[in-house]
This record gives sequence, C-alpha cells and structure tokens, in this order.
Amino acid sequence: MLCLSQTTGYAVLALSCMDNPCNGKWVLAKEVSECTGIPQAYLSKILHSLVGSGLIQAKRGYRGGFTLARPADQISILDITEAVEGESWLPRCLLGLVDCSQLRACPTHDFWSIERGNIESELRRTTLSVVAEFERSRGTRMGACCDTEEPDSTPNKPGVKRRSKAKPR
Amino acid sequence: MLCLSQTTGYAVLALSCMDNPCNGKWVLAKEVSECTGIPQAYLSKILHSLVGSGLIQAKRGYRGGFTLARPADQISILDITEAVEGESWLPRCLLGLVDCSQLRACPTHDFWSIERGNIESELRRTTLSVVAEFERSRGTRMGACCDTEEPDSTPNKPGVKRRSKAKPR
DNA sequence: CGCTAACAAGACACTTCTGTCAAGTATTAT
DNA sequence: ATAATACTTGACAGAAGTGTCTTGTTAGCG
Repeated sequence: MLCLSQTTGYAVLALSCMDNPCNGKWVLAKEVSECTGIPQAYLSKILHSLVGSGLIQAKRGYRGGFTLARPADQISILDITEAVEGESWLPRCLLGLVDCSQLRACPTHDFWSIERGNIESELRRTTLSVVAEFERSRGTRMGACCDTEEPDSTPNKPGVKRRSKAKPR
Repeated sequence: MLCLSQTTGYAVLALSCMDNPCNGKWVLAKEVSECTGIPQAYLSKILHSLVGSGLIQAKRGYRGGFTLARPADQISILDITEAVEGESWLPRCLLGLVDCSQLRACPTHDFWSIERGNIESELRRTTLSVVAEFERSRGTRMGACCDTEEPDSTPNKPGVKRRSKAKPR
C-alpha cells in the first residue's frame, strides 16, 4: 500500500479538530474522538505521542485536555507526518529496496526522486490553517466538528456523533 | 512509510533476474536467491504467488524451475505490483482516511489524484525490458546476475553470491 | 481532605508483513 | 523402480500497526 499510515491520517484529523474555534483552549480527547470518529483509547495514545513531539500540549486533571502548541498556521501536515511516522517516512526507493542509491539505482529511482520532492513540499505547504480554509470553502471532512447545524441549546450534552462506534471490517 | 512493500521490490528484482539471457529457460529459485540476495524460502513463496497471478510459470522436479510467462517487454512493474499487493495498492487518500472522496475530500485530495496518475503511469511504462536496458546503460542492481566478470568455465557451480546469508537488522 | 475529571502508561489481543523450517509431491534420470 | 531434484504447502515466529482495557497519576473543586 502506497500511503501513509492510518495513524497519520488520524493525527491530522485530530489536530484539525482541535483548532476548531468553538472549542475552549483545552479540548478533551473524548470530544476529539466523538468529532472525528477515531477510537478514543487509540486517539489518546496518538495525542500522547504528539505531546512528546512538541506539537500539542496536555493538561491533566479537572478541566484538562489538549491544545495546539503553536498557531495552526505554523503546523504543517509534514510536521504531523514526521511526528507520527518518524524521519524516514519517505524512503529513497519506491520499491522498498534497501541498497537502491544514486550509484546503484532501481529503474524508478530518478522518477521517484522528483515525486518525493513534490510530495514533501505539498505536505509542507499544507498547514492546519490551510486545512481549515479548505474545509470552509469545500466542506471537507476535517475539522467539521461543532460548526453548523445545531444552535446548541444544551451545551452539556456532547452532541455530534458522526460514526457509529461499532465498525466491523 | 510511503512506499511499496519490500515484497514488491523483491518480486521486481527476482523477475528481472529471471529475464537474464544467460539463464536457461527454467531458472531455479535457488539461483534467483543467490543472485538477488532474497532469502530463498521467502522467495519461493513470492514466486509461487506470482505463478498464481499468471506472471510466471513453474515446473517441478528435476530440471524444473521458474520462467516468465510472457516476454519481458510485456510485463510491467505495475503488473508485478498489482500481483503482489492487490488491486488497491494505490489508495485514494494519501493520509489513509477511509471516507475521503471527491465529495468529502481531505486537503491533499486533488494533489494526490494527480500524483497517483503519475505514479501509476510510470510503473506501467516501466517494463522488465526497460529494467534490463536501464541496467545495461547505468549499471543498476537489477538483473546484475551472471552478466559480466566470469567467462564461466564451470557452469555446474552456482557462482555469484552477492550477500552473506546472515543479515542482522 | 476527599472526590472527580482527565491524561499517562502498561498489559494484552488481533492482523499483516517478513521470514524460517520441515514435510509433501511431482518430474526426470538412471 | 529408485533416487535425486525442485517446487508446494503448512506450521511457526518476530516485529509493527491498530486497537481495547485496566490501573496509575495529576489537577482542580467543594
């Protein structure tokens, strides 16, 4: 499968959700889970690791939660990807060959060198702010948390539940 | 990790090796293993699955082995990739999001649609023949089996052993 | 102080990928 | 027929990804 891990997608979703202006400063993992559909226990692990990477901050106990460590326009998808997948998330060889180098290349080496650059710069260019703007203009999935729909007369109830919890596959 | 599985790289290496004109029609898994450095037992499984996909043929018993089912210029890396990884080896969403579609896209959706096309057509364009020619012109890793070096006065001995068997990692 | 809210952390489970090992089966040579 | 050869098949094992569950730890409230 030529794609990033599902966990990276989860992380982008989660941080987009946390940037939502209708949230308070500290957002609960539970809220993010309900907003995005990411399993809460697993989300907690992801968020915890993102704390370790310095992208977000955590506060324990009553009225705790998570918050972005920097403004959303200073967090790129590339930042998130590297935080989740590590530095070598974009390998030198498309075919996964260990000893594929400039000297001893595979036939897709030159092609993939260019593509790698394209992909990396696209992910660097796309910040959480861009994600939010994209969401406003096109109605995407990301960050579509508490924005529209309900006037929200009962703020106690955690409302928006987009997925059923049981997701067989 | 944004790359194809190691097994796909193995398969491309192995089939390139099998196209080598100095081999007889039926090439032993053992020879391919020694030529490419792929663990033999694992290689056997890969080759067996490629038989099931119709890319190569197998012959058991004395003087058996494997051979390409079609001429090398009619086997593309895309064919091999799909045989190894299945049809959905290039997912619609770069971030691995399940419900990312044209209607409900992620911010990298349009970008990735274009890139996907580039990658797929590159892999379709690159046949085993192209691999062989690439090897001749640039001295790549692939298919670099028994081509040069020895005049090969003792054809009984399986000669070229490029890697030590023990490969700790 | 004691209660509750919320994150932290570890154990465990399931699947896939990668890889090894051994036994089985088919083909050819002699 | 028998032996040698070489693919076939299944069991097993370790690592990584994806989750779940339970217990521990911290922060604030009354």
